[in-house]
Parts: sequence; structure tokens; C-alpha cells
Amino acid sequence: MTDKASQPDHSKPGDATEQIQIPLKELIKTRRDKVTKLTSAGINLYPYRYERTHVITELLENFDTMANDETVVRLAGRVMLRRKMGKASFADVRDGSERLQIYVKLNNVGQEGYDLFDTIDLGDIIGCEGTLFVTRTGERTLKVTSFEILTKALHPLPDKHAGLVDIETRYRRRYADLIVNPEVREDFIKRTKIIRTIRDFLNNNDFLEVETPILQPLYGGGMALPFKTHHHRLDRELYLRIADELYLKRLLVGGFEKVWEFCKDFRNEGIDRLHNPEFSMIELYWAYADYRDMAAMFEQMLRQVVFELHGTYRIPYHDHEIDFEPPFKWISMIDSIREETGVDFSGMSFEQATAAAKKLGVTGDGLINRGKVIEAVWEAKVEPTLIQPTFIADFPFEISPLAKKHREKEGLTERFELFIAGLEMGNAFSELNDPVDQLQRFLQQGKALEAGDDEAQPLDDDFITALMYGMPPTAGLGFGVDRLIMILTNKHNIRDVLLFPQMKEMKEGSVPVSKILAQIVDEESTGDTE
RNA sequence: GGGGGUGUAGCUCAGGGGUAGAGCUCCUGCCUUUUAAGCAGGCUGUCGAAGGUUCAAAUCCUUCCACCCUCACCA
Repeated sequence: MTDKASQPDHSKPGDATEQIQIPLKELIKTRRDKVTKLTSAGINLYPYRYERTHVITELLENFDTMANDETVVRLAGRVMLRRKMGKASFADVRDGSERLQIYVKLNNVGQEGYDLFDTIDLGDIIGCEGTLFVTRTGERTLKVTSFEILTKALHPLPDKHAGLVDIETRYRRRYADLIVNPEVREDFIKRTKIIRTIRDFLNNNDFLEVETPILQPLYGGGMALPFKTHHHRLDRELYLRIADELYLKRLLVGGFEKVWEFCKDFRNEGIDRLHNPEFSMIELYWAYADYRDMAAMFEQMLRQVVFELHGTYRIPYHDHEIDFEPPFKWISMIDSIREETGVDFSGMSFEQATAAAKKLGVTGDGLINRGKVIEAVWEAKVEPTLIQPTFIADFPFEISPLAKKHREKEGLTERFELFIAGLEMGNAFSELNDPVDQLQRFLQQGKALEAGDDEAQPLDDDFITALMYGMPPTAGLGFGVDRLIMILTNKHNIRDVLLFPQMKEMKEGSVPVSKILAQIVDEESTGDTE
């Protein structure tokens, strides 16, 4: 078919004059040729709108009645399969709700219409009008009396049976993944549903949804490396937020008593199955409450979200069944270590704790204070064992610079984290509101920064100023939305709950599709075809 | 960053020093209730990239790139 008389130009890759010789080009060209041919025949393959009477689920719900009444209906969707038998054809059309078979017969659409239907490729988006009937094999079907092409697809669809399996392509071209893998679509609908349920819960509990800066002059509220950027007019460094905590607390100072934010946060750290550089957190702050109150509310929220999605409190996650029926287990960090190892770290000095940790086989570079040592022991010995929802409470003072000192326990803070299936699902404090204490914590963090802890938090002068105006006693909570969704949709990798996960740049080995298209169009205009 | 694995047609995958393979897609023909429609015929490849070994490399070696799993650190 293709004339190979002219040798491909073996110039450098990326050279625009290089002749692309791959099958994909022929597939695209075949489709493109249909467009030019039909366009010159006066048919617009990219029209502006189509008047639908129903989406497919609506047709299926009222199928018998509408079939009996021979109601004329109009639907639109993508052609997923085609079965041609001479002068009649079947096709499967999928819209945003469901799939339906259509039946296109020469007698019903005329020669011109049937010829047009012949040009349709898998992936094209069409609109059709007709009546409903059931085939003799029992399949509910639309008998088409007229149709039009609403969008011509130039790129072929993945395999109609096997679908799109390659994980890398699924992430890089999520649109293709969504077209051919309906279960992926379902998972992302679940994501939206989960977030909506949380939003409803917070609204119903009189929490005010607010928005605070993503571009921050100073980062804080978490332990992480930030993304840095530069504002030209202001000529100053700005950071993408790693958390919104310090801004929400300023609102507590300002008199809002229950606030929350759905926040996109950014952390300049590794990418793996649990981490994406941008991710979603929900943070909420509740005046006149403490961390115990927050734990009770968090339980109720999760309970409601789980039930809303699954209709039960016990859900599968990999090899486990997770039971979300409150109350969740509550245990202090130090007690949990003692339960697991028999070693009691309470009251230990830095030196004693280091020695005890060493005996347990826990050592490391970053263990620069007592709190870090205890945390490291806990992470090694306890965290992996936490399958059922468990609150770990009362973290060491040194690793909790924004939490209030524990009202009874020396060296600890009023802080909990929730763990489910070994994943951290939330972090909450009785929020530190004594400006002097907070100032001292910041100064201590400054020392940690100097000591090589590059995740220690910088001093935020305006935040201290705000606390000097007075923040009421407050409980605060932040939790990772993506991880919660992972648990609730039984996904092992954060990329499966992010529509467009961060990927490295593709550098070699593939021809840009747009370049193929540009070359085809170029050949059309120069008449250099066939 | 360490260890293990993968990369072959648009998609799903075989092959494994000597002519590049299959199914689906696509193209042509037949077929007016099929359904992964069927039947007959046909087109299609920088075998991830760059080097090396060899008479000969998709295959063996080295380096690099991307992706997956895993370990260490962070949500």
C-alpha cells in the first residue's frame, strides 16, 4: 500500500524532516483520510452539540415501557465494539452511564447513512436516534433510524478484549485507561463520593470550609521538604505549602471556632506507592475541644464514610478485614512499645532511650533526641502490627512542636495518630496555644535544623504574633485523603487513587504522537500522499 | 539510594545468536438479529536507547532511560 521508493531520512531523532514509518501512522492516516473525505462531502465530523433525550441507564430503567410505546429516543456515546453483517450492523455504544447495543440496518438508515456507518471506527463518538427493542438473543437494543458522527477519533483504542493493561501507559494516558477500563472509572467515582461524604459530615457539624494560601512565604505545620518558587514582582522566595495548619489556626485566633480545608499539599520528597509530590489532606480545627474530643469525632466521621460507601463497617483490604465500628483501640505510644517489646521508655533520658533502642536493634543517623529514638523504636516494632483502626496517643515532646504538653505525662504531648492497615491515617493534637511555649519550640526546631534535621520547622513570626492575640483551646486534625481512599477502595498504590499521578519524563524510545499527526497533515497539504 | 523484575506491532502477548511471530485492531471481499459475530484474503516493526563481543545480536556483555516490586526516609 505504501510506496517505499523514498528512503527514510536517517537524520537525528527529533529532526522534523525525519520520515516516521510505524504502523500507528498508517492507522491514524486511515482515520484522517476518512475525515478529509467526509468533510469535503459536507459532513462536519466535529459538530457543536447533540440533543440527547436520555442517558443509557435511563433507557435501561424504563426499557420495556419505551420499547412497547416505540418511544423515539436519542443517545450519544463512544463506539466500543462493532459487528458488521453485510447490510446490517451492531455496535456497542458507551456513554457516561452505561453501555447499550445499537442496531443499524440499511433499510432503516438508507444507503447514504449505511455508507457513513461503514466509516465508523472503534472510539468514534456518535449520536443516534431510534426506538428500543429486544433482539432474538435477548439483548436490549436501540434500532437506529438516524445517526451522526459527533467526534471522529484519530487514535486507535486499546485492544477491545484485553483492554489497557500496561501500568505505565494507564498512568500516563489516564484518558485511555478510563475509556477501556470501566472499573477504573468506578474507583474515581468512589473517590469523589468519599470526599463528598466527608464534606457533608463536616458541614453538618457546623465546620466552615475555608481556603488559605497555597503559596506561602514560609512553610510550616508539618515535617517535610518544601517546593520552593520565586515571585518576580515581589522578588521573593515563596513555598508551596506542605500543610495549612498555621493558617487555619490564625483563623481560630480571628474568632472562627470550627474551620476546615480540603488542601492540596506539596512535599519535595520521594515518590513511591504511598507518596506523590502533590497530595490531598483535610485539616480541621475545633475550638474549646481537646484531642480526645477530636478522636471521638474522627471515629464517627470514618464510620459514616465507610458505611456510606460500602453499606457495612467491615471492609476488605488485601489480606485483612478492617472493622470500622467505633470505638477504635486507643493506646499511648509508650504503652504500645511496652506491649510489643516489654521495654518501658517512660521517664528515660536520651542516653537511656538510645541504649534501650540499641538493645532492640534500632539505630540510625537521625536519632538526635529522646523523642526521635522512641519514635524510631515505635515505627520498627509497633507500626507494622497496626491493622485494625488504632489510635496511637501521647507522642514525645521533641517530635511534636505544635502540640500541647500532656496535662499529666512528663515529656509527652497530647497528640494522636490513627493507623489502619499499617498506614498513618491522621494526626491530631490538643493544639499548642501558649505563645511563649510555641516560641521556645520553634527555637528548639531551629537548633534541630542546625543539627542536620532538614525537616525541622522554621520560626514563623506572624504565627507567634497571632498566638499572642490569643487562640482558644483547640483540637486540630489532619488526615491524608488519598490514603483513606486507598483503604476504602482496596488499592495498594497511591497512583491508583490519583487521576494523574506524577511521572518521570519520557526521554527515549517513542515518537511523539503529535509529530505523527503533524506529518500526516503536512503531507496532505503538500500533496505528498500515497 | 540498595536489591529483584519488566521493556518485541496501536493493544494483549509468544520467541531467545542465523529471513521478526500470534490474536485483536486496521485494509479488501462475502454476509439484513450479531455480541470477543463469522468466513476468505491482505498491510504493519528504530525488538526501550547507546556502545561492545561476533562472520552474524531482538537474543550475549556494558552503560543509560522508563515502569513494577521490595528495603531504607517522609503523609
